[in-house]
Amino acid sequence: MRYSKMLLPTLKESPSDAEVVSQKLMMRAGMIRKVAAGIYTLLPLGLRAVRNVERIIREEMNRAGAQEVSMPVVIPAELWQESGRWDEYGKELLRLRDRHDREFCLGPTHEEVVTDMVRREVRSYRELPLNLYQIQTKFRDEIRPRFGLMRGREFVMKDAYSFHATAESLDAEYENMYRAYTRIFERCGLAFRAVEAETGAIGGRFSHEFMVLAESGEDAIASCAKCAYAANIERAEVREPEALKPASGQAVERVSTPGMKTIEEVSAFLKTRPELMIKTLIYETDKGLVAALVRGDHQINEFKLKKVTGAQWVKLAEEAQVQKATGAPVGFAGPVKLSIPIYADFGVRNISDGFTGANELDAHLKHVNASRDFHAAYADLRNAEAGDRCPRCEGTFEIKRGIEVGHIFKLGTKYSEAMGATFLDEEGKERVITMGCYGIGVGRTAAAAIEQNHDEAGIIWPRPLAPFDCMVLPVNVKDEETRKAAEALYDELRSEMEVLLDDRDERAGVKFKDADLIGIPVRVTIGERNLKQGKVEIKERRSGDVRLVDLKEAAVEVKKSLS
RNA sequence: CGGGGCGUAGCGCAGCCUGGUAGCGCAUCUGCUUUGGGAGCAGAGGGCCGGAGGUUCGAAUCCUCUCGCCCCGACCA
Repeated sequence: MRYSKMLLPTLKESPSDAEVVSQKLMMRAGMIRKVAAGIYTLLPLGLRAVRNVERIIREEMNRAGAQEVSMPVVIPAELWQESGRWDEYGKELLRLRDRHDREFCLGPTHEEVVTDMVRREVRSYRELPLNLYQIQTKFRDEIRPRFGLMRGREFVMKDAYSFHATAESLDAEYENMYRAYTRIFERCGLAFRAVEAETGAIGGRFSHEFMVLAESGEDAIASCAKCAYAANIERAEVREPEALKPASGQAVERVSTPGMKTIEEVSAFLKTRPELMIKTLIYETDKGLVAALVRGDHQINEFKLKKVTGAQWVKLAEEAQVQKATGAPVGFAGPVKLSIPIYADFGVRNISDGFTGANELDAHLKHVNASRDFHAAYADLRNAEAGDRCPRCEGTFEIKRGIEVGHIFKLGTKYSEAMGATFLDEEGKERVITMGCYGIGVGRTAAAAIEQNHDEAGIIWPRPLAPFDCMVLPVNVKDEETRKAAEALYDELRSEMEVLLDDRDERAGVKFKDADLIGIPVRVTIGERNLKQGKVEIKERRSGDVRLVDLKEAAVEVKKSLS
């Protein structure tokens, strides 16, 4: 490709609304342009990178035995009504009507469509297992789209759905997909971890998220420094702490704490530490109000709370309900003499001579001991933190941030049952198909690659994703010798790789800056001075290494740099 | 959905408080000079100041409504 013919509008400054590096660099490198909130156009350079991600995904999915299909973006409401999600999914589902006033939605995911197809076409266990995937545009009307391609409303996703006669078959396919995903992200040149994740209401023993490690990641993951255990912080198991420390035996005492509501205020006022405070949160659930206790320096985890209480949903109680349950305004709740069910994190059991709210305005209690002064059901209720002990070994947790680029999980029979997707087994008995589903955010993967591979000057593409493998940069196209050498090298390389020839009549500095910005792995610079010696310069974007080689050897040297 | 902020040339911004008919840098176009890390000089083009309504002799500027965008939170699994 000739730079002079390419729509590649680079920017010196990043747009003011760009927040994360990948978004800034994709804008500046002329890869994407925003059309509306969370909706982008991919320009030629951006599309090339995204196509590379897609190519790798296709190759590995096909290799893993999956078959590509293409399902519609516009989906009739009936299918979603059948699965029950038309009412459940909420406002993220963009709904629309056609000219006959029939209802449709833009597909945010395709379980319904694929299940509908399979129930029509698959009759026998002989046709199973089956894994169907597509790479296609999805729409989710996110409340707050941000970070460019990382969290758009319209985005390209690879979604795969597998269908099985037995749970064992699903397990095998899950493993198969796990390996395929590992290969995909390895080939993309990404540093990632597969972590255990929440499955939500969907079931299955566990699911795995594939996280690209990056500061800007929206998810926090806890990983063991010693063993392979890694989990989304929402799910990471926190071990029950060791033996209790002996209590002083002093009786509970009421202390006045006028206007002190937060852990920070109270602990400062009472000259103690947050670790010695029992944070008491009142939650409203479908089973009534409950109290949840965690140590003052810990964070409650609502997923864990939900699981422990067996509730369908939990949410922090309103002011009035707190007043009703505790007899005090928010900020003075405590477990002592509380009449609603109490769930406490293991860490609370460890507190002796602790501090907590007195269920009375402007008052707290001290010398509180869990075992003596109140009764609670103990469980793992908090978010994991750095330094927590690993549940699997003697190591401790590190907390890292990650970008979720892939997610695999076992669906079970949620959709097949609701929609009547069945097959006949060996005995001619009708049974419900068991399903798995496997997603990859395509644009997000490209963005994540930039988050992980850039420097001050711009993008540093991992070679497999690079829009071009090599860039040929004649310093001065008006110089006949330079131009001829560049054209010749361009033609030679072009038969073997994707080459960008910067044939623009621009100053050298401009061309160098653009080259660094768009981050092509190898750059061949052809200038008059070196050319007189029969030499050209090869620069590797990642290492910055520069070497002079014979013009005749240039093509070979480029390939050497790329290998 | 709650709170905050911003819409002025392709991009980044000033002007608004204190009304007088729009400006800076970058980009674009022309010419000359320059040519290995975002050149210099000279000249040029480009804006219904997000939209509608109001106040006023006069509105980018003040008021009301509206649309869009951004940030924080809640939401989402």
